[in-house]
Amino acid sequence: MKDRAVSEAVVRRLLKYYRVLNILDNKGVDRISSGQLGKRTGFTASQIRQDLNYFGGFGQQGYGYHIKTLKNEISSIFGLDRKYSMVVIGAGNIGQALAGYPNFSIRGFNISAIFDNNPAIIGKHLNNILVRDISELKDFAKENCVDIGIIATPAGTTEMVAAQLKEAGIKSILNFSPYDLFMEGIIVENINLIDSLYTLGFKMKNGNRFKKSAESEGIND
Amino acid sequence: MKDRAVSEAVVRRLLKYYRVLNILDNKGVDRISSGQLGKRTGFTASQIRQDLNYFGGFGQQGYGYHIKTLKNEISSIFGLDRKYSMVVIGAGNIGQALAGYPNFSIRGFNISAIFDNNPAIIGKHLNNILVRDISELKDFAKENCVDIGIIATPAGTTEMVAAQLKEAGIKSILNFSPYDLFMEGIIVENINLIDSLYTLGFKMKNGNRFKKSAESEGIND
DNA sequence: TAGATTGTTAATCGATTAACAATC
DNA sequence: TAGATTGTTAATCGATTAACAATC
Repeated sequence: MKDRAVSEAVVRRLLKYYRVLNILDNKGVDRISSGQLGKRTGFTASQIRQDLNYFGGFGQQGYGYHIKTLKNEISSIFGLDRKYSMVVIGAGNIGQALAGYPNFSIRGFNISAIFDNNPAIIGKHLNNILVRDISELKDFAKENCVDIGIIATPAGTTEMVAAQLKEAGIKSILNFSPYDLFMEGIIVENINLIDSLYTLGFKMKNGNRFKKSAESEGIND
Repeated sequence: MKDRAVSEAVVRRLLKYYRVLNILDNKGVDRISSGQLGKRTGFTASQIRQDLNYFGGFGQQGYGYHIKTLKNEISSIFGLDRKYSMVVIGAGNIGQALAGYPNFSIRGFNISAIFDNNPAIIGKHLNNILVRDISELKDFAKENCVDIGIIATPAGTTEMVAAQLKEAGIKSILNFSPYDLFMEGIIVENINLIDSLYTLGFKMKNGNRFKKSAESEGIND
């Protein structure tokens, strides 16, 4: 039951469950059944039970799931019960936007520094975060136990920047360049905005041919 | 063979094929087999032939695929042989970054206006794009045949903004808020940065348990 | 022609759904 | 206890891979 490998799909669904659990918990709701959670998220009750049982039996027959408990279990599975230190590489448009984006630090993902190679901006602050010289990356990462590097540099620099992040001992990368990055020995999430626009283009032209995935009755409120 | 519904996975793979084809075309390469394309993208030759045959028989036995032809076919499938007009809602950090992001307009996705409700910023220009009052959205969208609305507003406004975009006759939405949007009658792509960070968290903690998907030997250069 | 490689059908694999005994 | 709902196994469905005749 436990310790089986899980797919990307399972991970994404767990995050949806987690979001619903938080909303309900904030509303003071105590318990939920897989059926109710299914209605909220658009997945089947059966799939939800399967997903949760990759990690453990968090429910109780006849009762369902205790929301606070399940929330904490998922939180712990994802490692959300701690803080993460991040650095942004590239103090351009995207780097600046991320520095000012409040939703990261709220959730414990803090940007501790921004790095660039442009002397005109090095030494300045963006939203109280110092812009440092890229040459200081390695020392800074070691001293500050940086977990995540965010790549927000112009096209053509991605591989080189990724190599520097790996060299600095950073464990994972959030990559915003429209270049699909794969690198041995470091975890990568690619956020490819161009692909997202192209996908919209596809759906606008081929809407009818597209296999819809689960749609909830609204998991937010 | 044709007209079958395709899954999100197929769409994402087609985009990878398209990227490789562009690179090879720029290098002056004429033809490629499904086997070679497989090596470049990390998918099996069989899967590539299956994917392409959802849309038509673009290859030739004994030869493979003519790169320019296949590139144009995919381009046409995705509707990339035309320009798109986009508006950004929200002139905050993300909105500003998008306005200055060169990779959209290069590929024919142009931001024609930014909308906000803050009088302090309405009337200003961001990267030569005028910030307009949100109340002008509907008229502007109709007059300028806006295709895509990008939501870059603070948390809590997403549903309302999406409704306004739909009301303005806009066909699709790129949503940057950490709120999963579903809305009848309008196409939505959610870019959930929080989910991406959480997924990194999961992989850092459970790396070994994660089912890896196809990794190429490097599709870029 | 012979070799290569497609398009397509059949086989396999994995993921989702259904069923149900266990039990709170 | 009776009803509800889990955890888990079995059945189904869909997607990926393999095989191969067609043919350039």
